[in-house]
Order: sequence, then C-alpha cells, then structure tokens
Amino acid sequence: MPPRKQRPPRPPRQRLDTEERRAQLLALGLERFTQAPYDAVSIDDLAREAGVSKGLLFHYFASKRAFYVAVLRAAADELLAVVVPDESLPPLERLEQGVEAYLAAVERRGEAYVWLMRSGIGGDPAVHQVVEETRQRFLARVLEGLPLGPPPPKLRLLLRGWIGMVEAASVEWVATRAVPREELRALLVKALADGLVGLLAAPPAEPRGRRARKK
Amino acid sequence: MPPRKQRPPRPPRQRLDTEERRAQLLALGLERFTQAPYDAVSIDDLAREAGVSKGLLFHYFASKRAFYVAVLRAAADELLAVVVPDESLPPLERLEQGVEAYLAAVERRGEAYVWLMRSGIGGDPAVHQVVEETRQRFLARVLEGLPLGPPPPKLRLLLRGWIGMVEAASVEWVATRAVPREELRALLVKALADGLVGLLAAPPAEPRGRRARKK
DNA sequence: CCTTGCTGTTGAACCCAAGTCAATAGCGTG
DNA sequence: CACGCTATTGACTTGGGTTCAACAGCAAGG
Repeated sequence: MPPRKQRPPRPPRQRLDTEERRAQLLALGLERFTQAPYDAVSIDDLAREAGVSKGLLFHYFASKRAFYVAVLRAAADELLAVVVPDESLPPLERLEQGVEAYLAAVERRGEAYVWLMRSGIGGDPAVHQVVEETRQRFLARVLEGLPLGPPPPKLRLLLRGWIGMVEAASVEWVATRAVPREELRALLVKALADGLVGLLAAPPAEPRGRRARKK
Repeated sequence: MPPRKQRPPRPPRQRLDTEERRAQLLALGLERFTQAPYDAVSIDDLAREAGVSKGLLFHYFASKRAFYVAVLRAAADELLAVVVPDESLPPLERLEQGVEAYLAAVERRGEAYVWLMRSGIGGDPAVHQVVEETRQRFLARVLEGLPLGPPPPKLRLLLRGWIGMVEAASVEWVATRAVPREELRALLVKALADGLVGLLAAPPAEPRGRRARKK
C-alpha cells in the first residue's frame, strides 16, 4: 500500500563554494574512473551520485574528456606531492629516498595509481600529456643535484627507459605485493645506477671490445 | 546548368570474401586510429572511406570497441611476427637478436607502434589485455632458453620492469632517432643482463652489506 | 536459362548519452 | 526587505553507435 511516492523531502538544492564542488566532483570522478572504463562512466549517473544535475558538471568542466583529464591531473598531483626529496642529502641517497617516497605513494593509493598509468584514451593527446608531464616532474625531482647537464641523447633514452621500468614494476608490485617495498626500491635504484655507470664508462662511439662476435 | 546530379555510376556494391573485407577494414582502422584519438574516429566516416555501409562494419565487429581491439591485436601480431629468435643461438645472443628484431619492427612501423603502446581506452580491460599479452609473448620468445625456471617474485618484477623500459625507450627512440639502433639495443640488453646478474648474486634476504647506512 | 538458397551487404530507424541554454533559487549585502 | 550575483537546474538538441529487416551478388541444380 504505497500511499504516494513520498518524494524524498525535496532534494534541497545545496549551494557550494566553487572550489569545494570542484573538489567533490574530482574525487567522485577518480572513484568512478578507477572502477570502470571511460565510456562506461556516464555523466548522468555520476552527477546523480554527486547529488547534482548534469548541467552543473558541464559548468565546471567543458566536456567529459576535459573532466577526465582534470581528474587525471589531480591524481598525478597527489602522487607527486609526496615525492619531495630532502635537498640536503647527497645525490644517491636523495634518489633512494625519492623512489622510496614514490613507492610509498603507490602503495597507499594502489588502484588510482594503476589507473593513472593505464589511462590513455585511445591516443588522446591531452591525456598523454598529463602522464608525460608527471613523468618528467618525477624525474626532475629525483635527479636534481646529480651532475647531469642537459642530457645527451643516450642518457635521455636511459632515463626515459628507467621511468618506464619504474612504472611497470610498480604496477606489477602493487598488484602482487610479492616482495617488500625496500627490495623493489633497491632493484630500481640499482638499475638506474648501473645504467648511469655504463653510460659514463662508454660515452663515445665504439668503446667495447667486450666479447668476440661471430662476424 | 547542372543537368542532373549525374549520380556516380552507381557505387557498385562489391562483394568481397570475408577474410579480405575483414583485412581491409582492419588496415583502414589502423590507419585511422593511429592518426586520431578513439572517439574522434567515427564509424560513419570510416565505413564511407572503405566504400562500405556502416552496417557492414557492425556485421564484422560486434561494436566499435571490439573493432578497436581487433585492430590493436592485428597490429600486435604483426609486431611480434618478426621477433622469432633463432633457436640454435646461445641464450645471450638470442636475446640480443630478439631485441634487435623488435627494434627493427619498431623502426619500420613507428607510428603504429607508438599507438599500440599508448592505446589504453580509459582502462578498458580488453584493450589492456591485448597489450599485456603481447608483452608476455615477447618476453617468452626472447627469454626462451635462459635457465630461468618459474620466475620467483623478484625476477618477475625485474622482467616486467625491463619490458617497461624497452617500451618507453623504444617510443622515445622512434620519436627522436637520436642514436643508432644498435646502441639502443646494447643499452637494453645490458640493462637486463645487469639486472639478472644482480638478482642471481643476491637472491636471499639480507645479502648486502654494500654500504654503511646512517641508521 | 530460370530458380533456389546462401551469404555479403545495405539503408533507415532507434536509442542513448554528451552537450546546450534560458530560467531558477540560494545567499550575501545595502 | 529588496536587490544582485552566481551556483544550480531541467528540459531540449544533437550526433554517433547500434539494430534489423530487406536486398543483391553469386553458385549450384533442375
């Protein structure tokens, strides 16, 4: 005997400060986007869940893609916020600490991190740019202080490759948690250190007569 | 004085063998998807360009996403097709040759490769799975023959991380072409070799008293 | 040469979710 | 208490993915 749909006491339109609302939407967006793929997340649903009309979301963000990118950027900022190496440490230790902080952040926000790293939208340049910027910022913080001038091509390759290694290993690690954090950190730091040594030992053209080659 | 729209001699409906048509659509899809982000590619346009109705595309592929995934898989297969290491070579050389072949393929199909590596669709599992499978297949081919049993956790991390390094460095390299291919190959092979050595030298828990730590 | 059947192919209709916009309502201020 | 600013709404438009019943090329059998 449902007497009348007893409408919920009138969802009182609540007026929020711009920044608050924006933050609320970004937080909810992060939650949704980490749980379902991009085009399975509907703005309608998301807005309803936020207790807000769809129109409002488009007032804050120009488009769904723009919203996605904003969420991404927020997540990236949060991740990087914890990677602030101690300026007073010697380079190597600063690197270790930077990686350690990075992994700690990864561990704490596992799902969001994995999402961040896999978040391309079929080649969307804006999305890719956010991720790439994040990489460069991370690299800059971790390497600051190392005696590396403007990186020559080979060094650039090494650094970019190393970042790729850090990300891939981190994703794998956060999924399995099969080794303690410090072991992974040691692995990653050693990889970079070895690579740098290898590079400095042989920057010119044909330095290696390491092993006989068949031809 | 346009006499009558002189309709193009009736776009003759051309009936193709299933495999041919499928291949044609996949090829065109690769071209389009590497040039524009996923949702900027309309099925309408793509079908028209293929000289085919939109309906037909949905006859061959269940959905736009499925089509995208199929294109992706085709690209991945083509990439891997060239990585067939010589069974008779000793492990290390096989590794070198595998990486060499990989880089050659990357060099030849630069754009498609970069797209492949960045082709997540906002966390779509099917898309991610294709990329991940490709990684594992590559790894399996390149490492086959190395005396590595079922990989312990730490080794898994190293291998997965190394793949990440290979991809990231490859993408950077294909964009800049700043060093000769063989140098990149040497860099990558050395990175894995060093990593493996480091691991074998210290598999148990607390093997390193390498350097004094503050605490 | 016609008929029958199989299957590649079409075009229009359908539907859903992104995006738009004029109107509305909360809240501080004089 | 009136006024104005701006956060917020809800109905509308639109575009593109998806569906489907009908069509047409082609081969085989009569």
